[in-house]
Amino acid sequence: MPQPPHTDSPARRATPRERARVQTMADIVRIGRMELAQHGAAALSLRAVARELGVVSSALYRYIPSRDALLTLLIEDAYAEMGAAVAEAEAAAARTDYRGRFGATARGVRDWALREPARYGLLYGSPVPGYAAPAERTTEPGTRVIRQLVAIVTEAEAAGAVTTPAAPGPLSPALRADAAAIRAELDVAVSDELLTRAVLAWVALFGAVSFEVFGQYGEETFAAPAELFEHQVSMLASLIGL
Amino acid sequence: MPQPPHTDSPARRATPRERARVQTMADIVRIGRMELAQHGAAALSLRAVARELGVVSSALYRYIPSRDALLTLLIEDAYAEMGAAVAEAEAAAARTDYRGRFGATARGVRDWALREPARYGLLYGSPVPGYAAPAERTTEPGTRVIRQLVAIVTEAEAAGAVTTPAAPGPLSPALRADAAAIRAELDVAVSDELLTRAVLAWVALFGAVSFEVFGQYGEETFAAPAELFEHQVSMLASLIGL
DNA sequence: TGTACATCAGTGAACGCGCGTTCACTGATGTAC
DNA sequence: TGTACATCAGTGAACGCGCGTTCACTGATGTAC
Repeated sequence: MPQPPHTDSPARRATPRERARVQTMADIVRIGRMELAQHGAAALSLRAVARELGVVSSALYRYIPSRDALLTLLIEDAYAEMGAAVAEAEAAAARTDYRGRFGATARGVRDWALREPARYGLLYGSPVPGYAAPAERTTEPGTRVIRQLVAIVTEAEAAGAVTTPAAPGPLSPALRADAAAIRAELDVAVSDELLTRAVLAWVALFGAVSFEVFGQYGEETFAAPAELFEHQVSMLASLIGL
Repeated sequence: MPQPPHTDSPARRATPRERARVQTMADIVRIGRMELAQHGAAALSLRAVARELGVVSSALYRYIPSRDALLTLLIEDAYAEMGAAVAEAEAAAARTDYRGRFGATARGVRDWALREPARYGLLYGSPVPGYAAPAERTTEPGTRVIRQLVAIVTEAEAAGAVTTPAAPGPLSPALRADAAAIRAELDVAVSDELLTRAVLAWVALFGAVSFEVFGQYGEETFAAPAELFEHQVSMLASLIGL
């Protein structure tokens, strides 16, 4: 493995060759995004990316070691873009408007998913056959939305702004243990009950978005999908107690 | 198009050739199921099915007109099997135990999905690239679960067994119109509010199942996924008011 | 500053593979008289 | 019951396609002295 020279002096000017490499790498991801949007993850083809890039297919191997590596890159890219969009949406709400922050987060997810259905499908749809995402690179970015939700409910609880509905039953010891593990991992102080409800809101949110993006609602059943979603978000916010 | 002879006398004995055809057709679906389970929908290959069937690939065209037709067949097959499993699970609960019927339905979905992850992904995951399911053949079977849920809440409401939580806000006119259309299509008498909550429970249920089947929870986050699901189902039942 | 060498991006040919679908054919099965 | 013909399942070869990946190569760019 040849190392790039002088990595210890980051301030020096990049050579034209280095700048070209960065640019090409970015082009590959950009083209990959477009291919993904047009043909879906299972049909992602290195040769198609190379064609679009205006280069012979073998040239791509100077940049990525395999097709799977490109898929991984695109998954990271999609998580990053979606995470940024959702964080930005949430940041626009007043800090103490917890219900508003929850709604903004949910709307951020839906808006991005409708804008980028194929990339959403790559992240939240059926797994790509023959491809297993490397956990160490895709697990963390996959938790950004739930992290954001947990942050909201934690702050709301600390502020006394949560009125959790009566629980249908006590949490089992196993669930409390899981909750404790998550709390430790995310480094937050939130009650088991509220955390469990936040998780339900999280899966329900993605269920609603997936049904809409993947066409499970049927073609003409819901004439007003945006309003339906708003109402669902509203019910979920109440479920959490915001 | 040659017609099978004597279709007006259905009671006559089937010829060996006819019986062989029915058998082969069933074999094709059975093998298609296995291929689906092993390699996923996008990788479903007519040639692989033919190989497994012990026949040359072109022979399949005596039975199905194209690969897409086989996919459609397998989608119908999967919906039918899942619908049957869910209906059977629900039928085991006492008729007036509405909460139990809801839970049995939810468990039925989850159990089938975990048993048949690839086929579940075919129905509820990202769309197969290049394939569009013919609506007239896949829409109706895709509504069986929500039909069952709506039947449960309708009966519960009629029996006065529903205590709907306070709504977070009134339903918009557009949503009421959608609810009315669904009510007409399913031919049931159920309130707008309850129907809307049933739809939320429906999408939340599939959100939870999809996260578990597609691995969105992460590898080790939830040590007790079955208990988590049970608790979620319980919260959803309360959300509906059962 | 100039020169010799090393590094690297991109080429083009090739390998081996699997795919969906068409088509003329053969031989067995079924039907009409 | 026997015979002539029609129907049909399955064959095997072929078409044209696209794929991921390897490899020896060329020529431009960068680096050390």
